[in-house]
Amino acid sequence: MTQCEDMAAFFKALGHPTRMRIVKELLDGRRCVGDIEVCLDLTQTNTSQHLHVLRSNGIVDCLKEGNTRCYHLSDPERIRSILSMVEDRKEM
Amino acid sequence: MTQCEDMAAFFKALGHPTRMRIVKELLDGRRCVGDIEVCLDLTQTNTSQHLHVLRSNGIVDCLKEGNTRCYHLSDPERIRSILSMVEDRKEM
DNA sequence: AGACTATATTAGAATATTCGAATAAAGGAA
DNA sequence: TTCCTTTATTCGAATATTCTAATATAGTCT
Repeated sequence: MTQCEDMAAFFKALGHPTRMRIVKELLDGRRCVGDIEVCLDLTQTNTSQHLHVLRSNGIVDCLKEGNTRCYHLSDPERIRSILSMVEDRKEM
Repeated sequence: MTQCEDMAAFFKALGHPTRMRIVKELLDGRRCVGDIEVCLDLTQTNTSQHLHVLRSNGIVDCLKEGNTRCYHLSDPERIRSILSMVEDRKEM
């Protein structure tokens, strides 16, 4: 995988409104799947699928906690910086 | 368009290997379509189509110069920062 | 063990993206 | 004006993504 392909895959993973919402939710801290589901009003299946995309691109990671799985950003500060540069891009 | 949708659209525009290569090429300076085409070994149509995606997401802009159109990054320093944060993300 | 809860995976239809081929448009030169 | 060069647009086929419904898996509790 070339570097461009790898970077494009990362951006692509962030390039969906639902995944963007999940990422933003996780900026506030770890969440289990059910919480994300309720809080963003998604179906269980859809939540799980989008989390899979984020996870396989290294954007989130998860820990088993008994019966639930708790997702968190792999590198919250880096994501926060990237997002803030994208958010601000029109205010110039 | 919500903010999440807008940000997702921005990321999605960067989320293709060819567009990533075009953006990286433009980090070195302005290029006309034909130069991008040759330098990245793309067809004319495909180059133009990808430039259209980048342009409609505000990532690049272009100027007519006689017969040619010269593309450049709309905000090179911002793109440079975003890309460098994505490039570096595995070296930690 | 069986029932229950939480999450993941699979399958298939609907939709969107991507690419190449053909064509259009627009500026420059003869 | 006509030809040539450069870039954009349109169309359609191939491919990829997204969503829902159904099912599977795995942990907990009784």
